[in-house]
Amino acid sequence: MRGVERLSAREAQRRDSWRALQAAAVDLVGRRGFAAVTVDDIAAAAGVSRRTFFNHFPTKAAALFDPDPDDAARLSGLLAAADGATDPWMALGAVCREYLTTHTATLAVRRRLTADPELAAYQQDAYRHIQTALDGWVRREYADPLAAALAAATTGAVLGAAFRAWDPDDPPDRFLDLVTRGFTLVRVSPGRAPGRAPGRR
Amino acid sequence: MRGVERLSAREAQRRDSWRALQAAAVDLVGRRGFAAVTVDDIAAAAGVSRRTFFNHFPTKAAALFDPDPDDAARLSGLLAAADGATDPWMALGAVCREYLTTHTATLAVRRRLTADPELAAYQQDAYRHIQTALDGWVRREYADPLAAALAAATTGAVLGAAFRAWDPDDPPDRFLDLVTRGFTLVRVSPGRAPGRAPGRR
DNA sequence: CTCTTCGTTGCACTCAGTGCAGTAAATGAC
DNA sequence: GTCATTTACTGCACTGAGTGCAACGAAGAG
Repeated sequence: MRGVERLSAREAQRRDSWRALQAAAVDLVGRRGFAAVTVDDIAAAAGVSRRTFFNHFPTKAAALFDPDPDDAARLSGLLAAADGATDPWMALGAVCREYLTTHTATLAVRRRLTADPELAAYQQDAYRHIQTALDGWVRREYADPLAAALAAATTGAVLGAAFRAWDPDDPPDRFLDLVTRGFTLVRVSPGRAPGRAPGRR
Repeated sequence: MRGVERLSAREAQRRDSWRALQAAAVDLVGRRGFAAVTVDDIAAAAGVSRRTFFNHFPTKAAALFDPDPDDAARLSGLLAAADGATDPWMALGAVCREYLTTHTATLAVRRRLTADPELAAYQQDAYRHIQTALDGWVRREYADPLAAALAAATTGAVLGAAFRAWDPDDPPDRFLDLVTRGFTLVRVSPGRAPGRAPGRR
């Protein structure tokens, strides 16, 4: 925790560029819209070269949505802590809520970004890192492969629906409420393991 | 049905180009992979110009997944026939199964396409037309807006999970079975209309 | 036959994304 | 301290997706 860990000058440099680029991207796209901002604009606003942008982000959309490495590690940690849950679906809901509570500051900005219809298309691609983390966990927790795939995909569906249903003018807590309601309105049963004992793990 | 309707020479011309392009796209990408095929390749294989490609499809991925207009109309018809269902979620499942039964011929090809990890990213974008059709229906059938958004998003999640869980070497019926199982493993409750009478419509 | 419509085409352009070579500064070994 | 190595950044050239525009020619309407 407080993972400041004394970073070397190089690490600090790299992190500064990363943050400057993401900040510039969010700012510019928030004001002009996704299509009206070029990678050159973002790089210039961040004070780095165009090539450096692609050293940090694989795509333009990634600059908007890629998680701070600390956050990514935190999600993995939360999921690991939920290993062996008796009710994996509700455990997923709890992990998501917990993960999102620390993001309330950026939620409104990103929600407004997705109001742009052209940007909505990038959401899927954008939150891939969450999907990836979920995929691994869910494969361990659900014996039934179809149920596992369903749980991961449905989690993404619930988060996306709650996100879109949320009015960014409302406080972020409302969004968390929607997530909670979503996880109760939708229910993924654990299924039955084709070759294993049903019910128990 | 048999909607041949005697098309004019122009309509026939346009439809021929459309089909030639989609056939060429599926064929080439199936053999070489998505990234190794350019729009020029597809246009050349279809015997039309590169510019004509973009007159028919907005993106390269669209050439692979955009539905034949007849199919799109059929989906709308199926949904309209399900208006006023007492159990909207199960009605959605039935519509999806019914819609997919006529696509068994192309299912295996498309499933193999998505095995390519770079192509999986395009799936979301690719099946947008289904999402769009669902969005409208679901907004009419679910009084609770969150439940409506959840139903549409979750339907996509179920179809996607079943599709990925399906082994394309197995007969297409197995895929339909997975869809059926998916719609029972996952359950979206109709929720409660914030301002209306609960339960009844 | 004449005028309009429209599918198609070629051309020029912007921009996303990649490969490669080079610079300069931070790092580590001695 | 010096020297070799690493590495963040940079510039340049290139491929390919997607768009705007003007033009050609055949189909359709009168």
